Amino acid sequence: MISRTARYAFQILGYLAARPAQQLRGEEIAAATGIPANYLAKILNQLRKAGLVESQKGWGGGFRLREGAETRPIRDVLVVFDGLGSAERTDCALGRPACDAGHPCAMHAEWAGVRDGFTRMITTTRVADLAQ
Amino acid sequence: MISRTARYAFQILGYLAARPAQQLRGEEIAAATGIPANYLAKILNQLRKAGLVESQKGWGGGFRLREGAETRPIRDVLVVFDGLGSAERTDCALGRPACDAGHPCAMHAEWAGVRDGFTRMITTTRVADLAQ
DNA sequence: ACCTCAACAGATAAGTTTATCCGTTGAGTT
DNA sequence: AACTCAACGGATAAACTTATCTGTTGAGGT
Repeated sequence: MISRTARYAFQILGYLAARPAQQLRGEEIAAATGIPANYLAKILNQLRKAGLVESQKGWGGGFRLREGAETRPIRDVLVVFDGLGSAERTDCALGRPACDAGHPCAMHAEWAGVRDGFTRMITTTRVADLAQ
Repeated sequence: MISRTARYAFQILGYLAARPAQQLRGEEIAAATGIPANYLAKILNQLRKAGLVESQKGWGGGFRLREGAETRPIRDVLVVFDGLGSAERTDCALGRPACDAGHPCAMHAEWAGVRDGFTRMITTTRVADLAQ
């Protein structure tokens, strides 16, 4: 539902959101969050390419939240790491290819409810909310 | 949330539940469900060890639902394939180790709601309900 | 007894996710 | 210009999930 990588990304963004307009080194974020430093570097790179984070190289460099990123729903983050299908869930809990309102599986309604709650969660929660 | 293997198991049990007191060959179930035959054999073996299915070898052999298995909640199936943690979810959506009512993360309440809906689904749905 | 059938069991492989390693680039300092 | 710092990028590895392959066991038919 939420990959470990995506959860890392949430934590990282939360750490940045809590320290706006500061240049934070990857090493520092790794130490603070407990995320493996080298892996965290990859994640931050993807966040940069996705336009959520800005970076600066060299002495005094580091990462910071990009302007306007605080208001982005965390759904945008999930899409980056877990793909579109993870955010726009329409799958069947049994894995049946054709499961819809017309031919529902045993869990169709309840599963749809669970998914809706999830969708609501990731669309209403914004990056700024992750600040700890 | 639900591994592919567990979904396979749901489908298999549904197929068996729809044909009670019949001896069904693995090959037949695989053909009907589209699940890879050799992988399906493994799954059925685990279901047997978990006491959900009975089997018979040789000519005329096959699988059938075990007595009383129809009333088992599908939570029991999920535990077999995805582990206890998958059924008794208490994890944090952000992956933070200490996230509780006292120190909730941004999504704590909503995520708890999603999890509760899921728990409810897998405890109220029984194997018999999977029959297609 | 012998043969066939289908479940059983272990080993191996493919694919995906997570994590590590190492050299390069570019920015700032001295 | 030389040096250091930290982000960048590609390659590699470890771990887990999913899938395949091969031979064995046991039950029934001939």
